[in-house]
Amino acid sequence: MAADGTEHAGSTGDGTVGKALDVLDLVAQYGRPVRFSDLLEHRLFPKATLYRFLQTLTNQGMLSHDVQTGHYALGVRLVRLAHAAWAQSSLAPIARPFLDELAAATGETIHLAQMDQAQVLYVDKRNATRPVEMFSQAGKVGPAYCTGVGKAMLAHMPEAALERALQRQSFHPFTPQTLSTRTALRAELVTIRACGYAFDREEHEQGIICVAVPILSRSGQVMGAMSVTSTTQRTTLDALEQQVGRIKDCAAAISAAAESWRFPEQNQRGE
Amino acid sequence: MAADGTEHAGSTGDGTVGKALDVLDLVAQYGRPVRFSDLLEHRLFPKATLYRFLQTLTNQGMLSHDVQTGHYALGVRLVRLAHAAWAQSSLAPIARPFLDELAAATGETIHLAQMDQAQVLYVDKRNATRPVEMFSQAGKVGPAYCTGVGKAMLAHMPEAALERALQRQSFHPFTPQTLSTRTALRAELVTIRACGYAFDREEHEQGIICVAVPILSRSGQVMGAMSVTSTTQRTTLDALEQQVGRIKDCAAAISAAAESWRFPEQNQRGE
DNA sequence: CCTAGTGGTTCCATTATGTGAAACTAAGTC
DNA sequence: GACTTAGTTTCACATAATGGAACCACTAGG
Repeated sequence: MAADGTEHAGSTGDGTVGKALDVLDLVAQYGRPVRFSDLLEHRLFPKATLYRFLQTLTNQGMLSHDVQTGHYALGVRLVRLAHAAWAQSSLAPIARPFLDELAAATGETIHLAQMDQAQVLYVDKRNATRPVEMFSQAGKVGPAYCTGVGKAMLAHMPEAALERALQRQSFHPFTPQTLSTRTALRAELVTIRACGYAFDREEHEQGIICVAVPILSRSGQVMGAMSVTSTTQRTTLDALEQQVGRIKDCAAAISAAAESWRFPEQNQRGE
Repeated sequence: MAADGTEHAGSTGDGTVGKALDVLDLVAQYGRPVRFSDLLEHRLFPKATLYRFLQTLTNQGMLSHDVQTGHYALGVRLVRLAHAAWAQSSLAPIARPFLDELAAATGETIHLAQMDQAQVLYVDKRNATRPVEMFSQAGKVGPAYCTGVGKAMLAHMPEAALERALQRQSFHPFTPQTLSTRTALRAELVTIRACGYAFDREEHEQGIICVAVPILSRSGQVMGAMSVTSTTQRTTLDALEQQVGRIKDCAAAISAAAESWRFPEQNQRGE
């Protein structure tokens, strides 16, 4: 699972396969179907090469190609694969009952997230009874340095992985409250590590606050994080802090469930 | 979009990329993390080759590798990609409001599906009582020859693509009502094509019935299908048939929305 | 302590594969 | 009818994939 140091070059890394996947990412980047020449403009590959990749990927069902308009889009095969990925690799299916319970208990929005390429990937979500429209859904990604779940995970990562992850944060100041320097973030991570939970003080979106806790394996590895999110109109950080105990319990329960799921019947050996 | 004849060899097709994706599929096949030697047993590739693929894919975040146990699983990068795929390539985001409306009006379960490799891929669902949960349901695949949506789509495919798709149906008799021969199915497809909607008469699951209509582009291409599903205890085929008009309207509305979506206003770059 | 067996990783000569400049075709412009 | 623009095909060349075999790290069993 290695929720921490997932390497993955990003820029053209290993071999032909890596390049092909870069093309896939490129298509994903656009939120809409793209033309050949749109992709070509990125100067990632010469014409012929790009063309061949698009053909191969289309052939494989990873892309779809509308012959009418000549547009390429991500293929449905990905949806199928992702369903399997979601089911077998993410915490979501394990965490589901616990999230349900927490959602019912708190009545707020719950997020479950994991790290992916130094970003936060939301893998599940429970809507508040009074739903709030906001940036998140399963599969969506968000920044790590200015979200509760992101900071909770960063705070509990080993130094090497953390450094690599920090390198890749944009520190874009979404709001006046956004921590926009490496040092400011590092300082807060120390506090978070100490107390075991993280706040989002409207750092990503004005009016949106949350409290998040990491989900750690028995060996202390970061597996993911979960948060209870609300708005400044509805509640306060102090009120959210009250919930921390309950949330931590929930995280612990998920961790335990994950642990036993990973070693179904093996004799467990302490490190 | 070519919702019909999505080729995609399945067995090792084009180049290195195709092979790598086969490995991915292989991992997906197991519902659980797998060891190197499990995969090796399939004799798809020699040891060294498989090893290299696994390394590359892990590197790329398409697989995750638990160093403790040596298990491989599908990587979270897939979930991210799929989110994009779901959003940009499936009918789901376009159809969403229409499905909501239909769900409210009928009070029954609604499915939205597309073809993927001669199988039915569910891309969205409305559960009368419960709210939507994305990947938990969306992303599942099912057989084409014995589901309402499957038959609705098959019935409206061009002959060449249909033949190819039929070739790949298993015709496993799930229930006594399952159409279990090519000819029986072909006969029904003619009827379906004529009237524009398809029934599932407990052909896939005992007690589960549905009525489905295809979603066709203006040019008559199959883009997907949708169905209203219920149980024999709750309703009858005749009662479902009453709804056909409404469902067809809904399908037409989705088609129209999709059409205008495909030729969007240019120039808008996210992030 | 040695030997055999299992499961995973690395080497490296061979050659298949991918590469990309350039030529080509098909549609639009002006 | 000359002139872009957008996509497709070719082909000599070199890179990158291949896979048999050797190699390690363990574990078991004699």
